[in-house]
Amino acid sequence: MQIKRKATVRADELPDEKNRNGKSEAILRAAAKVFAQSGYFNAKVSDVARTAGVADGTVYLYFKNKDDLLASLFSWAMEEFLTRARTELAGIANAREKLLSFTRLHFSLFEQERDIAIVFQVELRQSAKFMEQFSTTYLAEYLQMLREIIEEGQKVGLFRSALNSKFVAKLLFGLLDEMATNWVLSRGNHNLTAMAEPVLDVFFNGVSANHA
Amino acid sequence: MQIKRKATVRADELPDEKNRNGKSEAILRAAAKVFAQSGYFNAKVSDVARTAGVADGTVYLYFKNKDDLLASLFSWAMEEFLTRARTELAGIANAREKLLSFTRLHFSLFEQERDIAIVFQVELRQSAKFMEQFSTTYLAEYLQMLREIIEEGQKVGLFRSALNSKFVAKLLFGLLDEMATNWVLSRGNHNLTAMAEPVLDVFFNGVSANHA
Amino acid sequence: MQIKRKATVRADELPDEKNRNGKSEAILRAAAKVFAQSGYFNAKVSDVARTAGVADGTVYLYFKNKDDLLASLFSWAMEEFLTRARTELAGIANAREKLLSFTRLHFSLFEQERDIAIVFQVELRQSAKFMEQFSTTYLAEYLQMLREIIEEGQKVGLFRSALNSKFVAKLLFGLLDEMATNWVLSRGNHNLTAMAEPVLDVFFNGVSANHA
Amino acid sequence: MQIKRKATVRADELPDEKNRNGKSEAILRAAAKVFAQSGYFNAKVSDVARTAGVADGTVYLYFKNKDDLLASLFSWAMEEFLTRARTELAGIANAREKLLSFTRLHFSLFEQERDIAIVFQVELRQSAKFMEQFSTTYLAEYLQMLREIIEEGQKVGLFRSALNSKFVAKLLFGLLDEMATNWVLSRGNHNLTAMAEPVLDVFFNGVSANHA
DNA sequence: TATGAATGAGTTTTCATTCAT
DNA sequence: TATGAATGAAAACTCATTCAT
Repeated sequence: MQIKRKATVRADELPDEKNRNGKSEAILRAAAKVFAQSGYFNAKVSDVARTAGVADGTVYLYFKNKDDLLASLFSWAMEEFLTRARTELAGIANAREKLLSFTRLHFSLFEQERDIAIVFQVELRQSAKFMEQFSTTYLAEYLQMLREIIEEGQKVGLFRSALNSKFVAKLLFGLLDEMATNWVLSRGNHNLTAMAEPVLDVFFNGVSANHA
Repeated sequence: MQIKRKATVRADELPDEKNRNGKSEAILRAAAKVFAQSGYFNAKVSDVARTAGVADGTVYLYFKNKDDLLASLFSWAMEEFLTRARTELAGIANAREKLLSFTRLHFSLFEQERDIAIVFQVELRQSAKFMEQFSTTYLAEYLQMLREIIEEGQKVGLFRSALNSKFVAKLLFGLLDEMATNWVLSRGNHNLTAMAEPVLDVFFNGVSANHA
Repeated sequence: MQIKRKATVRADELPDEKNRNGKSEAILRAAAKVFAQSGYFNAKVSDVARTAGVADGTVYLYFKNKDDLLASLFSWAMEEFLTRARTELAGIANAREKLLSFTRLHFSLFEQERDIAIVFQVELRQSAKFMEQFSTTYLAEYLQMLREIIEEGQKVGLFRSALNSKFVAKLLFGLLDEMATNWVLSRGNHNLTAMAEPVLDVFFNGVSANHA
Repeated sequence: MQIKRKATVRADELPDEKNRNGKSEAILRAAAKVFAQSGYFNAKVSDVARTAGVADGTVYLYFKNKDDLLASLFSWAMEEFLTRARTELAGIANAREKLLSFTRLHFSLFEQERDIAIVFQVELRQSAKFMEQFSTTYLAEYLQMLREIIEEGQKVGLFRSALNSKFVAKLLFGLLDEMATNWVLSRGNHNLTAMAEPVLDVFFNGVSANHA
C-alpha cells in the first residue's frame, strides 16, 4: 500500500476561511464510519462519498486516493490525541498520575469516537507496509511520550530503574492496545475508560502476591 | 468477510491414505508465504497456487475459497500450538514456570515460522468480522489455558487473588501479542524468545520500585 | 467525435471591442501547446486553462467543448495560412515559382509554430470522423489552391497536361504532408523549409534518369 | 502511450497446437474492426471483446492492455506485409517493376482489409509517442526496402543518382501514404490498387512537361 | 483428482462540464 | 465575463471462481 499525499494542499490544512465548509473533515468522518463498518478493503469509495453527502469525485478533490483516506484519518486522529495529551499532562507532576491520565485520555477518546477506535484497532493493522510506515512516525511519538514519563518515574524512584524504559513503554502500549482491541471486538458493551485503573494497577504492581 | 467451510471434508482432515501427498498442507504453507508477503487482500489465489506448485483450480479442491484459506491457516496453526502447549505444560507443576514455558513456546513457534507469525499478527487483523469470528473459538481456548494457570497460581498464593483471572489472562495475552507484533514489524532482527523472561518479569512484579 | 460550434458567437469572431483582451486566441495557443505535448485525448481542459492563465470555466465561455477547441484551432490556423498564401501568390506569375512559394510558406509557418505543426500532423489525425469533417472544408480549399496553380501551369505548358489536376494536387499535398510529419516526428532537428526545393525538384522532374 | 508487451508469450506466437483456436487473431481482427469504426480512444475494450465473441477479461489473457492491442495489430499486419513483399520482390529484376509491385501489394492488402487500412492510416497517427516508437522499427524496415530498390535503380542508371536514396524513399512513402489516407477517408469508393500506376508515373517522371 | 483457459462482476479513478457566486 | 468547486458518468482492468477436459 503506497501512501502518497495529494500534491496540492488538502482543505483540512487550509486556513479556516478556505475550509469553512469542513468538507475534508466530513469526508474523513464518513470514511471512519464506512471503514469501521465494512473494513477498509471491502469499503467502497462511493460509500464514503454518499455517507459524507458529496459526489464520488469530490473525495478525490480532498484526498489523493483511497489509501490516502486511511492515512489521513490516522494522522488526523493521532495529531488530535497527541496535542490533547501534551496539554493534559503538562499540569500533572506525578509520573503514576501522568500514566493514568494518559491512559484515560486514550480510552475515553476511543469511547467517544467508536468508528475511529475500530479503524485504529482493526483496519489499520491490515498491511505490514502500512504499519511499518506509520510506526515510524506518530506511533513513535506516542511511545516517546510514554517513555519520557517512565524515565521520569525511574528518576524519582517510582519505577524500577533496572528496566529498559523503551521496553517498558512498549509493554504498556501493548497492554493498552490489547484492552482497546478487546473493547472494540466485544462490541463495546463494557466501559473501557474504567479499565484504565485496573490495567495500570497490574502494570505498576504485577500479578505476584509475594511482595504485597 | 464470510467464512464458510467447504461442505466436503478437507483433505487435511482426511485419513492418511487420502492425504498422503500432503497437498492441503502444501497449499496452506504457500498461502502463509504469499499472504505474509503481499497481505491477504493483495494476495492472489493464483500466486498461492503457483507457490504451492499446483494449478489454480486445485486450490478449490481443498479449500472453499480464499477466505477459507486464511481461516484454515489460522485453525491449523492454532491446533498445532494448543496441542503442543497442553503436552508441554502437563509436565510442569509451578504456575510461574508454566506461564514462562507457554510464552516461550508461543514465541519460539513464531520464530520458527515467520510467515505464520506475520499472518497472525498482521493479516488476521484486517477485518473486525473475521476477528470476532475467531476470537470466539481458538482464541478463547488460548485465553482459557492462560486463565487456568493463573487461577492455579492464585490458589497456591503465587498471584494476587484479588485480580480477576479472565482480566489478567487478557492482559498477559496483550503483552505477548504486542511483543510478537513488534517483532514482526521490526523485521525480526531481534530474538523474540529471549524476550519471554523480561516480559514475564514485569508481568509478575510490575514496574513499581516501592515493593522491591 | 461530434463537432458542434457553440451557438453563441465565439469571441474571436466578435468585433474588436469585445475581443480586445484576445482571450480566445490565448486559449487556442494554450490548447495547441497542451495538445502538442500530451496528445489531444490525454490533454486535460484544465491544463489548457492553466496554460492560458484562465479558470477552467472560462474556456467554456469561448468554446463549446474540448472538441471545439481542436476544431477552432484548425480553422484559425488554416484561415491564417490560406489568407497569407493568397496574398503572397498574387504577386507571382510563374506556376513553378508559385508552388515553391506555397510550399515554403507552408513549411516556414510550421517551423515558426511547432505546436500547431504537431497538432496538424499528429493530433488532428486521430479520428476518421474528424478528418472527414474537415477534409471537406479547409483542406478542400487548400487542395483547390494547388489545383489552380497546376492547371495554370498546364495551360502554359509547364506541366504535363495529360495528368489530372486534382490527382496531381493530392500527390503534392501528400508529399508536403509527409515531409511535415517526418519533420515533426524527427523532433524538428532538421530544417524543414530548406526541404521545399528538393521536394519540388522531384515533384517536377521525377526520379527517372532517362530524360535528364 | 506506453506500449508494453505482455511478459508471457502471446498465443499468436505460440506453436500452432496451442493457438489452435486462434483466439488471439480473432481478438486482433475484432480490435481492427472496432478501432476502425469508433476510433482508438473512443473504442471500448468491451466492444472489442464482444465483437471477438469472448469475455472482457479474455482480451487481457492475450494482450497486456488496450495499447498493446493497437501495437500488436500494427506488428501483426506489418510482419504480414513485409514477408509477402520480400517474397514477391525476389522474383522481379527491374527496379521500376519492383516499386510498382511493392505499391500494388501495399494497396491491394489495404483494399482486402479495409479495417486494418483505417487503423494504419488514421488511428495509428494519434500519438506522437506511438508513432515515434514504431517509426523506429517496422516503418524503418519498410523504408529500407524502398531505399534498396531505389539504390538498385540508381546503380543501373534507371533513377537519378544525384538524389539521396533515403530522401527519395521517404518521398515515395509519403505519396503512397497519402493515397492510402485519401482512399480511406473517401470511404473507399474508388479503386486504390488502380492508382499504383499513375502515382508511380508521376514519381518516375515528375509533372514537368519540358523533358517529355 | 488435477488442470488452466475463460469468465464477468465489481471498483477506483479521471476529467469534461456545469453553475452558483 | 470570470471563477473553480463540485459533479457523476464512464471504462480499463483485475482476479476469484468455475468447469470442460
